[in-house]
Parts: sequence; C-alpha cells; structure tokens
Amino acid sequence: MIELAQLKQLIRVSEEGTISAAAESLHLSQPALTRSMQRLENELGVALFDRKRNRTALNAVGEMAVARARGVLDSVEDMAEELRQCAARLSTIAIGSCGTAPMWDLAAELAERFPDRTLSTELGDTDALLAGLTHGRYRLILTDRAVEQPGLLCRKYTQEQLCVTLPPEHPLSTRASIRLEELGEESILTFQDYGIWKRIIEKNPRPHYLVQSDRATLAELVRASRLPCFSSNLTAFRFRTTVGRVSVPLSDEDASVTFYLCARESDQALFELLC
Amino acid sequence: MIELAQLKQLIRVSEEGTISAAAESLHLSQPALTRSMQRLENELGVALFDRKRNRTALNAVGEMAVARARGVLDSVEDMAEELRQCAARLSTIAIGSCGTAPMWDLAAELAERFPDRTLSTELGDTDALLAGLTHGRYRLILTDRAVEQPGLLCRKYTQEQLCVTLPPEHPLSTRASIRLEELGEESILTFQDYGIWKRIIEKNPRPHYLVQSDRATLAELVRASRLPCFSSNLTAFRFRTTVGRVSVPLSDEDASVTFYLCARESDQALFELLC
DNA sequence: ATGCCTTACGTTATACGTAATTATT
DNA sequence: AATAATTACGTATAACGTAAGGCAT
Repeated sequence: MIELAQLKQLIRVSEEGTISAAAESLHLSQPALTRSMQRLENELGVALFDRKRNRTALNAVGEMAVARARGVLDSVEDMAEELRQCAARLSTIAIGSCGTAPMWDLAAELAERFPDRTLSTELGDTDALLAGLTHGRYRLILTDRAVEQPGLLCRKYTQEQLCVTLPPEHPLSTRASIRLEELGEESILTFQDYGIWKRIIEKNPRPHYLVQSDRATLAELVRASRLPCFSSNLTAFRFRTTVGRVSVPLSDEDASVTFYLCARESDQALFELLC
Repeated sequence: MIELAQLKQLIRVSEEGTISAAAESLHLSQPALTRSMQRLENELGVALFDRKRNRTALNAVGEMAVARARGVLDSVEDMAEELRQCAARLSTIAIGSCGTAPMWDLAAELAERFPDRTLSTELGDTDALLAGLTHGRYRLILTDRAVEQPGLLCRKYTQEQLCVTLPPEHPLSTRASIRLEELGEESILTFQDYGIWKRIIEKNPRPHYLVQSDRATLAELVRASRLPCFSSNLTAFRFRTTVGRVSVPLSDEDASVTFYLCARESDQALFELLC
C-alpha cells in the first residue's frame, strides 16, 4: 500500500538531493529512508532512482513521480481544508436581522440552546435577508414585516418600541407618550448604528443628534448629563441608559417595529424550537 | 499523518453502511476499523460520523470526505499507472524501418547490446518514420534515403540487394546478374510483406507472383520445387531459401536499396554505439 | 436478545535505529 | 580518508485482535 508519508519523503529527497540529507531533514535515519523508498518503488512497480553505490539520484520516472506526488499531497491538503471549512459552516448558526436589538435577544436564546455551536450575526435590510435565507447564507432571519413566501416559515418574534429617556425634571417626562417633534430643537444622544430607526430620525431633522459610536460612552454621557437619549424596550435594560431616568414612548408612526422570525421550511425543527 | 489506507477504509464504510460490515470486508476487526476512523477524524480535525451508541453513520462532512477520498485515491492510481507506462516507455527502444530485413539486423544488434530492454519495431514509409522520430515515437529509424535535417543524425547503415534464387539447372543461373523481366512469364515465389520491393514488383507485372504470407511455408515451397524465389543479401541466410540454389542479383534500378540509420541529436550516444 | 459500537489490555508485526559493509570521490 | 548507500540485526512503537461493556433496536 502506497502511503502519503512515502510521497512526502520522496519529495524531500528531491528537494535535498540525497537520501542522507533528506533523512536528516525528516529526522529519520538513512537506512530507514532508504528502505522506505525501496518499498515505494516496489509498491509502484517502478524504479525511481538511479542507484550507484555511492550516489542515489532520482531518474526520469522519479522526477515525474515527485511532480505527481506533489499533486496528490496538495489534493489531500485541499480535501482536509474543505472538510474543515464545511464542518465550521455546519457548526455555526448564521442569523441575519434588520434590527440590532432583537438580534441580540435571538442570539442569546440560540447561544443558550446550542452552547457548542458558533453564532454568526449580520445586519441587513429585509430584502437582502430574505435572499440570504433562501440561498443558505442565513438559517434564521429577523425581518420588519411578515413574510409569506413558499418554502419559508414566518412568525411574529418581538416588538420594539422606541422611547426617549428624559431626566425626571424634564417637562415632558410625565407624559404617557410624545411625538419626537415635541422635543423641539433639543439635542438627543443617539447611537450611531440606529439601523431600523433610520426612517424616524430622517423624518425629524434637528440641529443636533449627538451621535455616539460606542455604547458605553453613550451610557456614560446619559449618566453625566441631562440630555435626552433614545432607548427602546429591548435596549433599556441591556445598556442601563434608563437608570434615574424616565423613558417616554414615542407615538410616531415609525417608532414601533414588529420583528418577524423566518426560517426555511427544511429547518422547521429549529424554527419551532424557538417558539 | 493521514494515510491512504484510512481513506480506503472510509470509502468502504460508506459502501458497506456500517463499520462492522466494512471491517469484515476489509479483513479487519471491528475495533481496529473504529480506531482507524477515529484517528482519521483526529488528523482531519473534523467529525465524519454521527455516533449514536448503537449506530455510527457518516454525517454530511463524512459524505463529502468520501467523495474527496475517492478523488485522492484515483489520483494516486493515475500516478502509479502513468509512472508504470513511463517506465515501460523508457525501457523500450522503439525502432521504425521502411524495410523488414535491415530492421531485423538492427533489432538483433540492439537486443545484444541492451539485453534488459524491450524492443518495439514498426514498419512505415520514410516520411512517416521521420515524423515519428521527430515526435519521439521512435528512437531509431531506418530510411531508404539519406536524411539531412536539423536535429537529426544520419549515416549509411546497410545495403540490400534483391536477388532471384534459381535452381542450378535454370538457364539463367550462371549469369552474374539479370533483369527481372528476363524471367519472362515464370512464376516467382514471393513473400507477402515485400515492403520496400513494392516498386520493382509493380513495374514488372506477371501472371503469377506466388505470394506467401508465412516465411516457413515459403522456405518449404522453395525446397520442394524448382520455382524461382526472391531473396536478398539480408534474408538469404536467415530463411535458408538459398540452400541448393543459386542467387542471382537483379540489376533493375529498384532492386538495390541503401538503408540509412537516423536518430535524434539528443540520442547521439546511442547512435554512435551502433557505428 | 441480538447487533453494533466503543474501551481496555495483551500481543504481534512492522518499521525504526545502530552497527557493519562496500564503494566512490 | 570521508561521504553515501545498502545490508544485517536487535529493539521499540504502533496497530492489531480478543475480550468486556453498554446502548439501542
């Protein structure tokens, strides 16, 4: 039986020029390598070396064998790499979402149920998510609208309500709800990655959205100031931007989003596990 | 180190469905095969099987591995086959000739000098031979004309003289030479494979060329009859068609051919060995 | 209860290293 | 003399088979 180790040794002999040098390079004794190459020749039924008493060099067939051996070893390495990647892909659950906050919740739920699997999360708009779900890029997606599409499962997952957190002394802090425009020209602390809230923010231009890229910084600023700040029913607890504050829901049309969980029908088991 | 034996075993497991069946088919014990597959998984760093206590089946990655393993083993087999063919090609000396008789002489000489090498002989016309020599199909060729072509070596090799062997009592048997037409309408025993003598025979149509496909039969007929028979300086001794006969050279233009030995310049050593 | 896989243990077989031999530079 | 390859021989490692155990059908 030809063995891959023998092919590696053959290549090393070609690289080093002599069996002795190759043996040393392979941390093997000369006799062992000599015998290994003799076995290879027997198994192939072909002479690979020109044997002079003092010098053993590859012959024409041997040179050809080296080239082919390289190809074989490469193909084995390719195989191993492909299998590793495939296994990694199969062991990760890829989720996509059009909103950040519900994705955290979903990821947390999955991490709890599948502690040995890797999670990958991606943000995107609902159309891109649907395409990705269909093509296998995602196993689960969260969309901002119900989906009725053959081959896909869909159900309501959660709802997110955008609020403004105000210091208790703020004139609007006692209201059950307000419209964003009622804040007038006040500056509002805003997280940079506002994603799903893009519409409402763009509909309400104002002198200063104090955009922060870091959640911790934003929380610090909330604590250190009296400035209004966006939050939602899903983010409030996580980032503690509501400590000592009052969160007043926004009654604007785009301030409330219902998220839907979608999966392929072939993934029904996973889908139902999350219900 | 991944070993080819493991890949073969993996394929067998896929074919047989269970490790037990595969082990029996491989003349191996179950535990040995189980361990071998475990090693393979470790070496690849990937799980190939779904292990239930009672049932061990290939998983998705395993199925992929089987497919790739088949490819690897095929490539190894291809390699071995190519090397064997290459070795065979290198160990044979292929000669081509436009004439049968000088080819025998050349083959005999080569067989003596290279007793461990295989000889292959082919007949063809000089143009085909030259093409074959250039492209590596032949290492040596015998042509019926001198060749001056860059990259090729050429020298006179031998001369063949066509004769007619006659019984001593034949009226022409005392002549130093005759022309073929002088035999009138007499039948002549002729070997089927007259090759280089095609021209002279076609120029001298006669009622009966007694064409024989078997050399031994022809020799027998010569001994058993008084019929004239073709021979040449190169065939006379070999086939004993001249015993008790007189060979009279033909003086026709096409009855004498000079053969030239040609080789590639890269084969100068072999070429000069034959001088 | 039977079949199939895995783990544990003792053994065998195969390949290794050391040493000796030979030939070549 | 030195280097390199091969052969011979004792040893060690690694894989094997047998036996035992466990789970599922």
